[in-house]
Amino acid sequence: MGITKSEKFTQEQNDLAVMIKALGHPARIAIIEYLLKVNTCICGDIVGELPLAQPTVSQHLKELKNAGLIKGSIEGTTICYCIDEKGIEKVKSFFDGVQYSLDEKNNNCC
Amino acid sequence: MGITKSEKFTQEQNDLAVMIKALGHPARIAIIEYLLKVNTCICGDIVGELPLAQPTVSQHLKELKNAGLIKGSIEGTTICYCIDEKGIEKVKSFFDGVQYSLDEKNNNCC
DNA sequence: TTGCAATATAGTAATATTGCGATATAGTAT
DNA sequence: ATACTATATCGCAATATTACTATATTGCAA
Repeated sequence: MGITKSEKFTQEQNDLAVMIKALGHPARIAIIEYLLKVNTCICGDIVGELPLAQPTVSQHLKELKNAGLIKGSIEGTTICYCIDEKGIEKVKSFFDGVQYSLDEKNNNCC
Repeated sequence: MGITKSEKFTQEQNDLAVMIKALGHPARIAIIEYLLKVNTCICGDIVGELPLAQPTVSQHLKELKNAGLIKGSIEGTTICYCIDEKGIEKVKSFFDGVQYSLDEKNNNCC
């Protein structure tokens, strides 16, 4: 079907999945990495940094924005995109929790 | 097209994307959370824990396994699934790096 | 052997994703 | 007003994903 049965899972699981899924594409990872690399977030050259056509990049940016991982504000002709720390924090805390649980129990049975 | 232009990105970006993408579904997050919750990893009841049909769960497990996030070994009639710490560590270190970069620069321009 | 329980695979339908060209929009400059 | 630049949106085609039913496989037990 291609449709996820979101109603069967908790809000938290769904929200987290949306954010994580947004990062599950090399282009979007590249975007995040680029935003981290440049020192200012006033950057109107993301398209030039990626090996994809402009509409495709725009689409990826939109997805990251929808997921709450980046923020974008209009800055004249260009657009200022930057990392949304809150979003990143949410995802990171999930993985921190996973790691913590793993450390708690030594799951060395396999 | 639905096809990702992997050849345009680095190996690292692609590998990471595959792993992260595998976690970008509530069912697969639920599986990971369940594996963390149970104290032993000899668990033949994952299907019963999820609100999805058995083949669907099997498919999700396969995807997590392919991504290197869980391991499964046959244990008679049942199968022992457990978290693959190496895989989790790879994903986690990416987010740790992101956080580190964010802390380095105070990107408060938006 | 036969039957059962647990899991996997095949096949399929519905929907989502990816990527692009064409076009629209908005701001800025001449 | 016109032209240019940057970004977004539309519409499409190709492929991927999700979920299911039906069926296969494997191991164990009676």
